[in-house]
Amino acid sequence: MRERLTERQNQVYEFLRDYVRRQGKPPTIKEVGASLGIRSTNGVHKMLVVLEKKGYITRTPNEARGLEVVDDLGLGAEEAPGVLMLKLTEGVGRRARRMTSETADHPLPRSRRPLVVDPALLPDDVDLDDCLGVVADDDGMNGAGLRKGDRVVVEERHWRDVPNGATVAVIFYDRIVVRRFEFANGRLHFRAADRTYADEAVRPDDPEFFVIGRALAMMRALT
Amino acid sequence: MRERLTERQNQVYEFLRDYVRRQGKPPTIKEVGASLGIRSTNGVHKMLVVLEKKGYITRTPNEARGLEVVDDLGLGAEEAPGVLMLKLTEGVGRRARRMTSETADHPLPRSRRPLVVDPALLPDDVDLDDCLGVVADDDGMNGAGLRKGDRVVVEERHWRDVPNGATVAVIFYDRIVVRRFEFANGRLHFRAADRTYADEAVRPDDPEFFVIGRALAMMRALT
DNA sequence: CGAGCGGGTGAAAATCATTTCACCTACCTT
DNA sequence: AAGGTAGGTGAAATGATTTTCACCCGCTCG
Repeated sequence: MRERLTERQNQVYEFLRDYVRRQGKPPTIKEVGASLGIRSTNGVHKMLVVLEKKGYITRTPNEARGLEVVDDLGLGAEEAPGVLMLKLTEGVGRRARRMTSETADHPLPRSRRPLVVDPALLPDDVDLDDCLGVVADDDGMNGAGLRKGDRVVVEERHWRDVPNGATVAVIFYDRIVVRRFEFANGRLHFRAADRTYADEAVRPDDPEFFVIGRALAMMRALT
Repeated sequence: MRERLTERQNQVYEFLRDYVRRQGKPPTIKEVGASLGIRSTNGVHKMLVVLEKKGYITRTPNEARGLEVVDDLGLGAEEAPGVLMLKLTEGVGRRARRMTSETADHPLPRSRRPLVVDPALLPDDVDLDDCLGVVADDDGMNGAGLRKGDRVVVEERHWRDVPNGATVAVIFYDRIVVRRFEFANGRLHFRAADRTYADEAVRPDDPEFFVIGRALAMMRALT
């Protein structure tokens, strides 16, 4: 087992991994610094030295972008650079739902079926590791061009971290739906984009509602 | 179709592709030269300029290893089992040109990147080699949950092979749009799913209309 | 033939990137 | 209180890389 990383070190590590996945090549020291708010190249440099010593990356001295993220062979998603493969969750069973609402920060049950996603569809600031795929269970966002059965890429987030006005995937009773989110007056508001669906306003602790996270992208088979 | 490469240029191109696949990052100019027996960095440099002009790579000025191979996944090349990578056509006759943006967060232009598609979204009977990606240029199918800017996977077909009632991608004058297709009375009928867009009925030989093929799937970044 | 193109050489200019040096500031711990 | 560790700042040194400049060769083609 590799030596544990500190919080900050992990931020650097995650940035590296993410950058490589997105750009297909390692970042320069300056780019790392710019992204993490480290103004001195030396600050980054020392961080990299530590990461190397702890075995998370390998470096080639005096080489531009001379670093490589060591594969963590853990959670096995086999993916080519530029391709994101997500676990796809279809529907929520009663059992699973109880689990999630009881322990709010437990991950959702994930099926084996992967969803292949183009990372270029996602914003640059999302953590690819926090993403999962779900299937919209109703037509509540018809007005926004999102229909029942559409696959939706979701970035898992606590509702507190979701900005007002964002589009979110939510567990409503026993189904996963997409809504526009707003937090006001101590309540979570979920607004549909279709008149035939009622808006909802619930207390944060309502066990029948659970915000999975931001909806980032969607895809659908036509016909 | 990209301009043809000379023998030598192709050697360079193949080296680049190979290097990226193996090393996970682009080579430096010197490395290219060393491998192909070109002693002057300038020799390589000029070669790269040509490759860029012909559309085989993209380069970022003054950046170490600042090049990206534009994969020639002819139509429908599969990068990995279960992953379909398509050429993405954005607009017709329009040339997406150099973006001046130099954000530290994402220094690379990704305009030429291919579209990654989950083949599970497509019907089983389509020939993946006939597929390509386009971007819908208007909101004519809003009523069907398909909006302007959505990426659409199209199976290339002659209109004669498209069944009535199918959803197709069509070139309308200078834009690519999606419509419902029907052939009747010697005319091609294109029906929008939005009241504000007029239906069209044209003769098969009308040069302003060209059926690309069946629209099979779509995907969209949510806000 | 002379012009243009594909491919090169070599070396010098400009950048860009990595390293190193000297110090600094919180913490935490003995 | 003293010392270590994590995480920094800034500037300067040293390489690495990309660009530009000047010029060369063989080939094809009007």
